[in-house]
Amino acid sequence: MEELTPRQETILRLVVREYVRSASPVGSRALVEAYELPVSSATVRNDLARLEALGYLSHPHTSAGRVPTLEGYRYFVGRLVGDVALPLRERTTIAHQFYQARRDLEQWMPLAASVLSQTARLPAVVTVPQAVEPHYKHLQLISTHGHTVLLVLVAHGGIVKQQMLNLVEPVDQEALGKASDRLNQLCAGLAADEIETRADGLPSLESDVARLVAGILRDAEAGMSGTIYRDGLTAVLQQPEFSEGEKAHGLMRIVEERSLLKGVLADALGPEVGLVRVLIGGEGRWDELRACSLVLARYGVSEYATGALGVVGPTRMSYGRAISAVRFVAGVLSDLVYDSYAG
Amino acid sequence: MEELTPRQETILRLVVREYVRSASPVGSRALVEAYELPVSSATVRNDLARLEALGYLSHPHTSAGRVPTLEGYRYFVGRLVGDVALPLRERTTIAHQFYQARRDLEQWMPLAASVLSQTARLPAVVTVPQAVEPHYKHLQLISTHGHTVLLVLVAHGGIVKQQMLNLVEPVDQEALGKASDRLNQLCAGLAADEIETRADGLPSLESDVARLVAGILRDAEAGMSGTIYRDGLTAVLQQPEFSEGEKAHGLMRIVEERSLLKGVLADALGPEVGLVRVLIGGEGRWDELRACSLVLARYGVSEYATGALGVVGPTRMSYGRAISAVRFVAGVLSDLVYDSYAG
DNA sequence: TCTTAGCACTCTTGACGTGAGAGTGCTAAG
DNA sequence: CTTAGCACTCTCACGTCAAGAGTGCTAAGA
Repeated sequence: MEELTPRQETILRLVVREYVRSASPVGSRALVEAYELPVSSATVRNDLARLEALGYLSHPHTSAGRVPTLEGYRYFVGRLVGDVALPLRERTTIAHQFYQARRDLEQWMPLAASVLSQTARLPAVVTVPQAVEPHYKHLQLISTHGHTVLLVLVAHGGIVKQQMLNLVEPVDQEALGKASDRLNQLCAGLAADEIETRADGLPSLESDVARLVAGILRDAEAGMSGTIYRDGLTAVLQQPEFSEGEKAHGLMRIVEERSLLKGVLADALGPEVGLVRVLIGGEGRWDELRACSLVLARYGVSEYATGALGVVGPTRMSYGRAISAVRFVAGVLSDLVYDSYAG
Repeated sequence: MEELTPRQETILRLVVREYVRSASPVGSRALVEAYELPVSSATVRNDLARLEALGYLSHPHTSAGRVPTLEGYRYFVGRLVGDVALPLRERTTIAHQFYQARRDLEQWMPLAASVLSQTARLPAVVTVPQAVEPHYKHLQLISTHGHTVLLVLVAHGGIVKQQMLNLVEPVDQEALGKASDRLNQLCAGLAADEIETRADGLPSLESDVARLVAGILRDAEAGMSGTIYRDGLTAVLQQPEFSEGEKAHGLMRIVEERSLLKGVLADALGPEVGLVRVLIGGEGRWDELRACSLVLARYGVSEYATGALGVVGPTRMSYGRAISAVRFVAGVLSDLVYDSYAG
């Protein structure tokens, strides 16, 4: 495949930009007029035909303008989006919002989703950071009533997990406290496997709790467990491509269906942090995403804990804005995770 | 306003049922044929005209069938929906799902939302139970690194809150443990106000933490803080009324916009548990809900902690199914809350 | 008094045809 | 390589028209 001439690249860029703006096929004359190109519409037509032959543009029908193909968007994203940074104003606003929130994952996650969706003007998803290999830090058993006990487990990096459990016979708070203390001494800093090995030698209560703790730590590791925060789902419903409802349904399904989303995130993102990945039209791997694009990134600290975040939208989206929003919010969250996990 | 004759009630019920099923205005002949009424279409027409005069039905245009008005739906819900219980099969499936889940709010809430939306076949929302007046139960301060400390607070009823905090100067784990112990002795069973009063006499670290704890307890009480779980947003997008996108946007906004939803829940539901409330077309109080209906209930234990749950849909929804689904899931959650909070 | 058959009337809906407009591709000249 | 000109194609908006659905009314029957 031959190179594009600089003018052809410009034209491709302008077609994408104009189509993203107007949502209707863009013609040669409109292009020349809107961007005051120094060539005539006939010249543009030749280039458009060339771009179409190369598979970057397509024709809804004979007498309509051009529309970018998936390949066209990919070329655009790969070589033509300028590396737009978020305006300083937006950056400080975002930073300020995080600064004001309580220092707590449960505050940060929905805030991140909200900020991301508002900045990108698209539906956003954020997953909770998952420890790469969570380690035991602290355990507390708290008697609530009768046989019921509340278990609160703190893992390294500030992950807090809680669970109710029923004992076969009541145990008083003092005994629970002793059991907690012993496990805390015995298991500090260990991962799930090691805790399980040591569980065997312990008295019944402690052994049960230890096994439970190992299970919780393993769950936390599995990655399939983390909550997903979403926001801005409505942001996209006014878009003309979703006027029919059928397409809207497709996009919503992606955002809503946990397993699908988890699968895509796991497949598309490697372990490295900070790299923004753009999936256009499912990339042939996901049929459900054929009409959508995703802009994703992993955030966090590679060796300790990472999560994923991103926006979902129609293929006709403002990739520049989406990419810079995702990159910036991922950076902010990475900093927050770093602060929490450094210990 | 006069009474409806029994036949008029039947006809109103059938119009609602048929319109909910077919989504298009229902005419006299169709009604007679579909339900094999023992009267002629002309008779039905007379009754339809009467129902229209009373404001229960309306006419999109001269030669179309009838459509229920908001008043019509209200009459239907108030007097004509049979008290349909969920089939045993569905009830056991639901109970089983809750039984299988881990005993933990973070598992129950999304499960409840998912189950509710699947049972009612509508978007569902569930709020976390909020303690009526949360009481201090247990505190743990855990050093992570340097100046940063993780605070884990357990309130009565199994509510666990966590927060990071920065100290002006580093404090080692031992000192943190001592501070936790002292506060645990001093504050056990107290509410926010009392904790704050006692904070004054304490050394700096403990005093600061106590004040923070009071703040967290107050936040937990405020009701505006609780997370909202949602599910099944896409369930409704195929419905013909949302083919245009504009209406879909309205409904989605209700489900997504925290403050709006919180406001409606707070206004519409009293403190009592278990009563199912049906809001049709915003009831004149909420303009945003003009095209929607909500079926809501409060669950939990009145004196200890309650949350809200419900489904949102177009006014043309299956109220019978929605009401029984909401009632049943509210019951299940109430039981779970009762088990957790009894201590 | 209530019910019903019959009928005229109204309004929507889809099909069809038409003209304007937009945009293309091609050709030939600069 | 660029550009003006032109024929060609296709959509879209508009108007017309007939079919169909459903109503309201009237008058007769139970």
